[in-house]
Amino acid sequence: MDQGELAEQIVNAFDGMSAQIQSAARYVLDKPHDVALLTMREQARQAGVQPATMTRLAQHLGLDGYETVREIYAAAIRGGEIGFAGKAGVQVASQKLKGDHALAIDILHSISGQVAYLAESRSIDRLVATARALTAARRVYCLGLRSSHAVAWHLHYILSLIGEKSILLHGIGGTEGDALRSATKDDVLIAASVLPYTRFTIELVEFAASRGVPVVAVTDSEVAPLAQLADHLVLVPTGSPSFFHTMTPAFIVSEILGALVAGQAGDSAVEALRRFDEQGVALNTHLNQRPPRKVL
Amino acid sequence: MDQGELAEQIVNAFDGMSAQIQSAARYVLDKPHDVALLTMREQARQAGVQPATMTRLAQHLGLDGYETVREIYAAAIRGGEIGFAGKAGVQVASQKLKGDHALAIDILHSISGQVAYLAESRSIDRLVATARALTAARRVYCLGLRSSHAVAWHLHYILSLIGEKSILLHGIGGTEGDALRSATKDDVLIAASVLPYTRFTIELVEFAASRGVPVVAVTDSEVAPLAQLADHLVLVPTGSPSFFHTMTPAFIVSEILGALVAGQAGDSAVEALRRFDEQGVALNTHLNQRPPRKVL
DNA sequence: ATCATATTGAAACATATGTTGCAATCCTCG
DNA sequence: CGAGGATTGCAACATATGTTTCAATATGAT
Repeated sequence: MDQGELAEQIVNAFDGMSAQIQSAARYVLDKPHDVALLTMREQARQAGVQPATMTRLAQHLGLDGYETVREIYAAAIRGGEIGFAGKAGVQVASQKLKGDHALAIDILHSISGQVAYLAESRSIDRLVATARALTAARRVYCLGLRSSHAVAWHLHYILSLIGEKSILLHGIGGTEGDALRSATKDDVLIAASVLPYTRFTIELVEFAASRGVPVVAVTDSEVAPLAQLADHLVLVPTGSPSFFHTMTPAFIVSEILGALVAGQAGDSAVEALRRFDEQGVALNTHLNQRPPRKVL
Repeated sequence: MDQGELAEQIVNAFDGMSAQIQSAARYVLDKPHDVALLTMREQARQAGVQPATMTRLAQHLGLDGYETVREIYAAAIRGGEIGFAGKAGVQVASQKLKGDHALAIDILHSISGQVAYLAESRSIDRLVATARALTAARRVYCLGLRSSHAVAWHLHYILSLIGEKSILLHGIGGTEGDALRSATKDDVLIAASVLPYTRFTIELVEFAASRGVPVVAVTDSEVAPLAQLADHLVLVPTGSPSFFHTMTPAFIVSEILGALVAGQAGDSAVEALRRFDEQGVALNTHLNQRPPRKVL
């Protein structure tokens, strides 16, 4: 039995419980983090019930004792089930896995794990190395077609705020690749592509690589077509419970790279942002209204 | 003392430890999840040392005993420090908070919390309600300028895979809003905008709202300009340790909405995907190469 | 109102836990 | 080689933990 099933079982059995046991049950549902991490006696105190009541709750659910409950919750935390959103388990249980809600939570859960993947040493090291390469480059060409378009565009937008060296390879009228003509070994081409790999992306990267332009690849496998052409490789997971692969990790990578390059650029980035603000004011791009105070 | 400091202290003191204590220390650093959740004896077994060695490690660090170590790690888990990426604590500690690495991890940590926010009941309910509205609409107009462009574009792309009813409001030659002319009360305009709010986005939404077109707003506050015009409101956090606000939560929203609408559309979505595949094959859009086997 | 049943509270219980003391062993330096 | 000191393994220890028992109380049906 896993923690989700147990939470669901508690919700189902809730009506048949005595008042004290309901108090204990409510505590377990409300504080999933604490079940495994606090002693039973402490939980009983917080829930306002006798220690024995926690044991009785467990027995009411058909388990040996509360220790079993704690083991189930401990396994969930160690496996990453709880922690991204303790409430999610209850949500799933209390909504009886109703289709849409369950799918949304599944997707978020999956993304949560992918964020954790990006936080691993190896991923971070690669991001930092990549950012250094972008900072050192004379110009940065950003490429991403189809599902990767948002990633490339967003990175280009952030880079454009802190300097003028980013060029987005976008095509209106079939001119996607034209700007690459003037790329040299002092520049960098950063390309995003995940399964199913868009042919034209690969071809453009191959062209650039053959011309000696350093390549940064944001892709989904060590053995993806781009990976073999790349000088720097950033791996992004794309698995999703949905019909559509997720581009969120790649999107996050674009934001992190933007932030790192900004940090490394230092004063020149600050100066560029100042000019950006000036232009915004002059053209009245943004609402001049100060943001209303956030409501709590 | 929090868990991050303790991990750092362990790394610093590591060289001065005896072999057995180093084994224990390595275990603590490698398995932060388990420190608070397994008994000390079990951890000792897994680390291949005597139970007493765990206590000696704690004393070597100037603490009362291993129970104190467990408490520190338990507090970290309950507070959400560990769990998004157990390794992150070590990463920070062992890299001595070196600028770039620390920033990257901060950003990921922040995003992790925002994902949790999206998983809360209220957010999920709003997403599901919004998806229903999109499904029911005759046409969906997607709008997002500047930093919100990637969000709007991505949602449009996903919707375009599963049907033909999505229209992206993009402007080449200053025609961003023209398509809105034919929008009616049977359609939906979904607009993304976060601080600093782009004037033109708000103006287009005001125009549509005045014409009776239902509005979905993806924005950052209950009192944002779009929020007051919207029939459905999806709130996305945007705070970031970086100089640039994050669009990741909004991006995730676009993916979730796409997935939900696809699910609700049912067979028609399947049919649309089939036609999409056909076209892809005919035009040789993607590499026909089957993806190489993943390496482990 | 009364009895049967279920629930609750308090204390006693067995046990697994983290710790400590001590002897055996392994290094290190003269 | 051998003494001094640190390290390690083992077993005993005190204790806090989860559980159980039992009496007191509340609840509900007749």
